[in-house]
Amino acid sequence: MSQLTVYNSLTRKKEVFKSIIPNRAGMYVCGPTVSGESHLGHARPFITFDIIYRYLRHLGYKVRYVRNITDAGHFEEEGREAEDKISKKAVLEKLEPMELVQKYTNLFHWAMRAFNNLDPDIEPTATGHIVEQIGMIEKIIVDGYAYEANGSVYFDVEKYNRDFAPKGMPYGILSGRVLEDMLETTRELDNQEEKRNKADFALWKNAPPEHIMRWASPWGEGFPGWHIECSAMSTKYLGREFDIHGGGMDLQFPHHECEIAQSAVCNHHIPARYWLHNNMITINGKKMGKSYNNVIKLTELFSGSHPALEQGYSPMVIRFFILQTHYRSTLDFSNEALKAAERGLKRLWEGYENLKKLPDSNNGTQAANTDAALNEKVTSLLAGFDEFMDDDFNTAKVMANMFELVPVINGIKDKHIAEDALSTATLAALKGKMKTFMEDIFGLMDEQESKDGKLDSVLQLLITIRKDARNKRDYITSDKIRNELATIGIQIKDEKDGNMSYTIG
RNA sequence: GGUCCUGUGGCCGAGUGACUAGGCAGAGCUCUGCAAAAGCUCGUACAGCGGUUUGAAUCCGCUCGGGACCUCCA
Repeated sequence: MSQLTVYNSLTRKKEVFKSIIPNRAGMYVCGPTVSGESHLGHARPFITFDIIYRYLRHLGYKVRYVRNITDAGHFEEEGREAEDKISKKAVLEKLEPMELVQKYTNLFHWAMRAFNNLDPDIEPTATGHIVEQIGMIEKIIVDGYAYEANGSVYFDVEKYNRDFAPKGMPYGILSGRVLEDMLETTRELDNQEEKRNKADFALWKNAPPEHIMRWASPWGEGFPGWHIECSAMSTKYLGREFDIHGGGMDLQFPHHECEIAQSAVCNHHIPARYWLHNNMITINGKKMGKSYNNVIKLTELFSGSHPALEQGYSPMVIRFFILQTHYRSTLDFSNEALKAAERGLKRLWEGYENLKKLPDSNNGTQAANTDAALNEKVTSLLAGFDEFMDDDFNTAKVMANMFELVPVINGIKDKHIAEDALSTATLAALKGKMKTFMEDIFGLMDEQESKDGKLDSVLQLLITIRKDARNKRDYITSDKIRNELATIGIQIKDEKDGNMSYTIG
């Protein structure tokens, strides 16, 4: 039995995963900012960490998965005037800030469900933890690592680094930056007067009079800086030190770096042992992101209503698409790639459906035709499932093995391969493992419209009529049924034994 | 400018120094009334140049190309 190894951004190498408390794991993943609709790029971390969550559970860990909702606007600090994304948008859309936040939270949850992502165990909101954030800021001030200026509070990065670098927690430990270098880089930043040092970051921001989202604090009315919410909420729900902290690579700096500094002051620990970062989704080689104006929203992606899309792509196709690549590689979006994923998923899922229909045992004709080489091949492909997942969640390699099993399954179904070529035990292992990995770990599911009920009865009737027609060599009628159904999007498949099946969509 | 990543067959992509991942598309064949589906077979790719090595897509150097972060960002 191999051990789970994960690539830790903190140490920049793969390490054996060992949880702080045996058989329990705490995982914090940075969630969405609900000031707008999620796009394809956002889907990646949530699907990636859903797989990680599912796999840890599969390994027997009792996992506490915390994923926050950022519903208190944080600054766009490059702006001349500090502005709050959520407040600004709320004014634009003529909504109460919380109304706006609710709208996009609901939409986010809808998308997560469509992707078949499991719900996190705790999904805390920034606005629900103002008290904790203020408490943490106060502690940082008392310890001397933050200062107040005009109703705002800033973290003193230079002082922090001076004191914590000797303790093995320099500012830049996660992103591999050297503070001195950062201070040297000449970069024009506005709104810097209040900061003692340009590397300092806001813990609390004074709210100008017109600002709608505001809370009372020891420093006047204002709202929290972005980084502090994750520190406050991860500490509250996972403790001073927990196992996994996840998010997109673009959060590594400054967001996660700042979290480490804040938590180090308050908790004397780097908050998480393992820092996992997923890579970006690109489009035409460029990162998909608001600033590049190249995002495809999830609603657009599903429906196909975006100029860059030739068609809509279902949530499962997106999920499959993401799983086909290792999470630390960039993944380039294109219609060709998505269409290939769509067909690939169809083939894989149908193979899996066929597997489920194979009889469990071969009527006691034990070992008559058992093909030793084939059994071995199947067993070894199945063993690869665990091996590859243990190697930093290499879903792409698991997927490749699954695809290698498909011809075996279809071969048995179509009788190219003897029914009893696989031993009862191997077949059982195949069925069990495929179910576990396809459904429980990869979270794939059937998106076809229900085969139950009246639609199925109607289709079975059409199939019966078509069979009769074929038996009578009335190919005009049989082809008409097949072709008309195809137009509607229902595919009739003639099978070896004269049976017919159908797939929708 | 600083730090780092990356360049694989028509396309997408995995790759731990020797054992030619996988998917999509394409070609041929089998099955089939026809078609689809399915099965079988086929394509020997690793940006370029040099080096290390018995052996390099994989390690090192240089060149060229692409990208990320350094500012909000998944």
